[in-house]
Amino acid sequence: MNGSESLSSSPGAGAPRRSDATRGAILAAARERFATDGYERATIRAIAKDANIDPSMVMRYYGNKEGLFAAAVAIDLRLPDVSNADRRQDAGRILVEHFLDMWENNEVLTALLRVGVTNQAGAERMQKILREQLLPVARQVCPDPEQVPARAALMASQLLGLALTRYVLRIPPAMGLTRAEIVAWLAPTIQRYLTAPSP
Amino acid sequence: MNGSESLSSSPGAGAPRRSDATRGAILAAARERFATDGYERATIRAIAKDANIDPSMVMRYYGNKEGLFAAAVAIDLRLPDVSNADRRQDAGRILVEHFLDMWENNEVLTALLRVGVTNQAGAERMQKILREQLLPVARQVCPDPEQVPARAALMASQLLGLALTRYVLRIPPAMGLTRAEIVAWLAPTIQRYLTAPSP
DNA sequence: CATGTTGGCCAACGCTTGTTGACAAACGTA
DNA sequence: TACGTTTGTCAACAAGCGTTGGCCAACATG
Repeated sequence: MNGSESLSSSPGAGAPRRSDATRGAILAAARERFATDGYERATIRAIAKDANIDPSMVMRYYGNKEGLFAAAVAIDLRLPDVSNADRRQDAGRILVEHFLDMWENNEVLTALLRVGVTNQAGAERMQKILREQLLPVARQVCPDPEQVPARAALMASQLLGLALTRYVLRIPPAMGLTRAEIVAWLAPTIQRYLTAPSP
Repeated sequence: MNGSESLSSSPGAGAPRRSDATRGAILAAARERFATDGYERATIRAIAKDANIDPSMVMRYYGNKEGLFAAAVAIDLRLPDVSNADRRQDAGRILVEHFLDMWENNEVLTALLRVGVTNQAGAERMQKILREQLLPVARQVCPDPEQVPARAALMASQLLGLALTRYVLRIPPAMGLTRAEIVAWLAPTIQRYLTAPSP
């Protein structure tokens, strides 16, 4: 249910082309296929068919399959700022709620996780996103800079684990949890991983 | 059709066959390939090459690729009993330590997770294992039977999340955590998911 | 209008995949 | 020894893959 493209977002996006609609259709179809099928089973032919164009168009606009994937999974997590004192003690809840919003409205994340598990390039892209976007958040909250990577990794393990069981493996009891339950259970965990004294 | 007892080490296995060595080599190669490559990229040809036999042997002994996968990922988590009172309050630590032992010595688990993410049959097998093996453990510890599935799902989200970041995605800071650190951080989380009053 | 550029389809290529069937050697047994 | 079964190799199949290049219509510009 997401129509937002990354076109208008980047400044100096260049002159609009007549083929922008097609390019967008390809990206949308690619995101959906990568999210549901993973890298290998999301074939260019299937993506092209979804976008109602010829497979060769994909090659023309994105070079090859890897290029298409790279273009399809560019994402900004838009993680909230939790640096000031009163939000810092609420960081766990704020981050869990934000993650739920993100995962439920953006299939790029599912695509990224699904591909990252079986594809080296996907795994590296995932690492990059975590390093550039999640790590700074941990740095805002965590007192000792030396512990930031470890604490960010712990946070990632719980948040990605939830996404894995709920949105990828689709384990029934994980899908049955309500949003409120997830926040109530996970927020203290994240809060502890970020701010509790090292055990 | 043959009788289909699979492993020689299994008690009460059928008559030992001359081909048991080959069957074992195929299974070992399959486990390794599935664990590192996932379902689609683990080709029968590559597995056969690793096992030093012809691809057609794989078909003869395991029917097709799905049958091979099913045979390769049969696993017993051997989860410890935590039902008696004094172990119940230590369940978090005991389970985390057991999971680390399992993941570090058994590539079947990595194969299972990697395949479960992109393959429907793999995901269902994973669900079955969690339902039949992890759920009973939660039942031993958790007071209210009605909350057992939810609490087991929470436990699975944290344990699988750790495995995902550490053994599958291989995120550096997650790999850098020592065993002691992981136990110290995760044991209280698991303990809380299992025994804390519903928040 | 003439011309160059862009968007799109089509047919094909080289390759890899899972899978099959024919056939030869090794073996157990009568 | 003779014979049926098991274990293994080899060559091939049909299907699907990513990818390429040729061709034509639609557009933009002089």
